[in-house]
This record gives sequence, C-alpha cells and structure tokens, in this order.
Amino acid sequence: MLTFWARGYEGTAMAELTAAMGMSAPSIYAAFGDKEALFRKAVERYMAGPGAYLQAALDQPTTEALVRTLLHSAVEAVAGESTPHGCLVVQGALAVSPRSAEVRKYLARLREEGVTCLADRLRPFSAADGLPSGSDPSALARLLVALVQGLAVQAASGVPREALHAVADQMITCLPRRAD
Amino acid sequence: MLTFWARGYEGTAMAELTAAMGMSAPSIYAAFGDKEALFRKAVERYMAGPGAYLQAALDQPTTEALVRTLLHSAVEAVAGESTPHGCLVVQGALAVSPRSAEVRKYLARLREEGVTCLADRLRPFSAADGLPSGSDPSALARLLVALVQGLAVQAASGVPREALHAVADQMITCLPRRAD
DNA sequence: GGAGTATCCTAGCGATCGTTATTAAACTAT
DNA sequence: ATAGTTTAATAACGATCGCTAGGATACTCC
Repeated sequence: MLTFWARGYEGTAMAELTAAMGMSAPSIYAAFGDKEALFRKAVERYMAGPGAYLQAALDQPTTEALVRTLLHSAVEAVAGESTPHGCLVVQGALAVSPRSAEVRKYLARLREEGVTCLADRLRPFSAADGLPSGSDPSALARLLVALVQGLAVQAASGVPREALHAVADQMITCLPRRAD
Repeated sequence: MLTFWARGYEGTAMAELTAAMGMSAPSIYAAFGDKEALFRKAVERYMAGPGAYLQAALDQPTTEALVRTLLHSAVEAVAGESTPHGCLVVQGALAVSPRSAEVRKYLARLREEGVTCLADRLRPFSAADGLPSGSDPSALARLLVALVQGLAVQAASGVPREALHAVADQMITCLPRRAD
C-alpha cells in the first residue's frame, strides 16, 4: 500500500512490491491474482485506514464542525510524517496509459462516491446547522472534496503540513457563520 | 502536448508520441533530446496556451472578480470539450517511479510558482478590494490554487463541466462580500 | 549532372515491464 | 522413514520500454 501510495499504480514495478512485501513474485500472483487485483486490495486497505478521513467527519452535527474536521484530518492524512505525501486515491492513477484505464476508472468512481456520500450528509442540514445561505448541498460537497483533493496534490508537491492547515483555516474563515 | 496531457509523462510511450507528432523516433530525439526534454517543451506550450488561466485572472481589480475569473476560466481549461480532461501540470507526473523524479519535481515547482504568483497579487489587496477580513493572502492564494487543482482532479474523473462551474459559484458564494 | 550534405525512416539495441513454467524445499500423514 | 502434498523461489518468458546505429532518400551547390 505504501509503495503504491508513493509511486502510483503504473509507477510501481513488481520488483518493488516483492521487496516491500517480502514475498517473491509467484507468491504474490498466487495470493492476489495480478497487479491490478493487488492494487485494489491496497486501495481497500487505504480506505479503511489512512484514507478514512471523510468518514470521520460525517457524524459532526454542524456544517462548520464537519468542515473543520474534514479538512484538518484530511491534511493530517495527506501530509503525515510517517506516510507518503498525497492521497493514494488521487495520485494512484490520475493520468495513465490506456492499458490501465480500468484502474483509473476505479479510482475515479471511488472519488465520486466520496462526493455523493458527503452530499447526502449535507442535504438535511439547514441554515440553522450552519449551511451557508444560498448554497446547494451537492455543490458544497463537491467543493469540499475538490479542496481536499487539491490539498492532496499540494502535499504530494512537498508543501509542509502547517501551510495546508492554514489553507483549511482559511476556508473555514471564508464560510459564512451562523451568528455573525 | 495533448498526448502527455491525457496520459501523463510515464503513461505516454514514445510510440504514441511518434504517431501523434507524425515524426519517427530518431527525428524526435534529434529535435528535442530525450523524452524528458520533450515533455518540458510540451509543458511550456501548455502553460502558454490552455494552462494560462491563472495569468488571465491576475489583472482583475478586486478579489471577487479575480476569484470569479480564475475559477471559471480554470474550469473551462480543465473540462474543455476539445482537449483532454484535467490539468497537465497536475496529472503529468503526480506519483511516478523514482526514475522520473526530476519531472515530478519540475511540475511541483511549477505548481508552487502559481501559488506565489497569486499571493503576490493578492497581497496589496485590502478589505476595500474585497479581501475577506482576517485572511492571509498567501493562505488564500494557496486555497484558491488547491481548489483549482481539485477541480482538475475531478475533471480528470469525468465530472461534467456544469458541475464544476457550480463548484466555482459555490466558492464565490462562500466568500464574504464587501457590501452585504 | 554529379559529388557532398543533410534528413529521416527501418531495424534493432539493452533493459525492464508484468507474468509464469519449472524446480527445489519443507511440511503432513501414513 | 517415506511417500504425497503444499509452498515458495529461481529462472526465464514474450512484450514493451526509451533510445540509437546504419542505411536509404532527397536536397544543395559546385
């Protein structure tokens, strides 16, 4: 998972995976099938672990708390010190050769699921819950996911964690408050 | 440029470039050097053409006009109908194998230049120019760039142009206005 | 018109890609 | 102890990678 995270799907060679997993190539193929199946397993593990920052934000009671939790935990995930920088689901297979088109679509589908998931959570929110006036829940959800993905891109560029937290705070500052 | 744009640096094989350019491999190598030099030339061409959406926004007089121009022209660039989806500078080499590390750093540097460029433009802006109160220009610049990069990721996922324009509008709605 | 020069493609270089057939080793069970 | 079965590694498969030598072609200039 860490190797795929750092180098992406096509950027990771089987030789690196054998070294990282401590298994020989035939053992990997016997256990997982092929490289694509192994990658999907790695993504599942990622989503259940470091990539679960969206789930953590869903049970927040207000828009502002949700946004705050989402953005800051996302920053911790994509700019963690003990893990590769960026997000596996974003940089795993963003632009790849035609032979990896299935993997690209798989990750794209996963990213879209995050948008709908977040939109479903925002929809019941009213202005009393801090939802900015005149905002479409699905557009706001897509905005937040886009921002998280942008933070992931910048983390992959090497932007320090503090700068990304400042971006999160800036976004929260921009959001209209309930009682101002 | 279009081929690199669609498939990324490592995802593009020389065979595709010979087909797209109508030149044989030796001609390409004689004219450009190696694949990396050709990629940099393609990026330069991209930055001077479809990727110049940031430059277009810099001469706007107010924060709101700048943001509006930046986001909507960025959406047009990353979700254009006659070009590949996404942004070459984002998806060209986000997570790659170690042998392409130089290309990855090159694009990361380019992305960071966009942040400093935008921050320099926002810095002289005061509250009278629509700068949200209590915002740090460099953090706001990084926020906007992150959002653009996130829009590029979603465009690469196949999200339709209208949805991305709605995200841009949502962000503008969230920004505090001068006279409200 | 013909020698010299520049241009460009065909063919193939070594290396590495993902993948697998073959073989050696270790464990289980009679 | 030994036969049978599972496990895993060595070695190599065809394909493709970026890249380039060698040769055929066209163009220039005396």
